[in-house]
Amino acid sequence: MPVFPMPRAKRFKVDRLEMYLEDQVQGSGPTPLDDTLTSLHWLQDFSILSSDPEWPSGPGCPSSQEQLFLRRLGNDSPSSLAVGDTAAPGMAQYLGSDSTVGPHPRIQEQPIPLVEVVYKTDPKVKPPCSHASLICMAMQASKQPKVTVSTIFKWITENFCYYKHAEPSWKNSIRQTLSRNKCFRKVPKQKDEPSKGGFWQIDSEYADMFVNGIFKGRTRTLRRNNGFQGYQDTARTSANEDVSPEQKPLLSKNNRRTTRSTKTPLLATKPDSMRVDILAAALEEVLGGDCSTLEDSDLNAALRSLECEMEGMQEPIGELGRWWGDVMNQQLSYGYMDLCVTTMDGTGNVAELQTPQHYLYQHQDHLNESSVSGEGAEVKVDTVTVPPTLDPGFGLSEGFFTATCDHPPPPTLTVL
DNA sequence: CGTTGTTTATTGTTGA
DNA sequence: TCAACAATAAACAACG
Repeated sequence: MPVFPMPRAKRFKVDRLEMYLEDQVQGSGPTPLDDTLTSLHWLQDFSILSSDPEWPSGPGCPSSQEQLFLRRLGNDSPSSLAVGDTAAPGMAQYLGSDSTVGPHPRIQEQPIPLVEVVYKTDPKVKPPCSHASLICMAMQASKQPKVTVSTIFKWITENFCYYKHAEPSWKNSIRQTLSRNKCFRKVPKQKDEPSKGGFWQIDSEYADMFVNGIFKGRTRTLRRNNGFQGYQDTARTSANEDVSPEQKPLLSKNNRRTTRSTKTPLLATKPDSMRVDILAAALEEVLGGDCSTLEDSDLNAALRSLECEMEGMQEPIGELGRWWGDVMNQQLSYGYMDLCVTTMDGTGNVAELQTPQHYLYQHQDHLNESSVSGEGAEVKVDTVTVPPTLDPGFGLSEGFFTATCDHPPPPTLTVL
């Protein structure tokens, strides 16, 4: 049973609100909710979703962040207006504003500002995927059998605003990844090909290391031979201090730095939002974000995942992200929203979610109260009924997840 | 000279 | 806790 220490919850909540307000002041905050910014048409040509929604678990598999990220990429988000599609750009979005299907009466309705994560337009949001994944995506997006490094750079900067404004050292990392990772193969340039450098492509032998563009390989993917030593933890195994100067010529010769400056503060400073993504991924499955997984068994798995991830979270659910279902025109499409804060108190209140739009909660007041009292909060997912029945023919089209929905019954999620 | 590609070192993260 | 991996930084050579 996950227990969230409330003082930390309070602190987290305050931090998130400050971040939100800061973003608003700086003009980079809640992105105007128009399709140009919220939709992921930019990845329209990017086929990434597999028909198998389940990723393998364990080492060598995409992280939860990457999985969620992948889902985001794989789902068009024209319906990123969270509730009712009524807000004009710039307007605050509030959860629970749909008067037709209100939240459970025992849930206190609270306005919850929404903050979007838009990788293409927000320079502060670093995509939670590895460089190998970025390379793979760029390669797939190019639709060419081989691409140049500059093409990869161009695609990344065009599609991830973070890298457009980041220190150029990331390019070095990309090049290094290309060189070191044997999943990528260098293709010599022909004489009549003008560009500098060679081409790169995904080695067919290792193509299965990429699941929908997300690199899932780890242990067996590195060029450990061929003189490459980069991934050997020489610094730890030999502790460097114990290594003679002859054994560490670069250190002695160049007097390299001994401390590492983190120039990518985003991940370092926003771990909470990232971790919340994990929960979002689970909730997404529970509530229909990824309807392809909503069979009973998978639902249970999703719930277990949810419980598991929440147990792993030291912080409360400071922010929840999910794909909102849009049942318009019997099409399910999804847009991502980050929701600010909520958690459950330990009062035994039951929150029954009646639609995908009415999602978990609302207990900011309880959060505050608990914060004062220092009591822990417990969250228990009790019962769930399966959300929309999907046409088994739902499928993938140009990398987008669409699902026909003949009769979308209201999903219910009871939270104790 | 800028780009490309390789290599080494260091530090942070993650999973067993 | 530790090993493996990812990310970052830097140096350097080759090339156009």
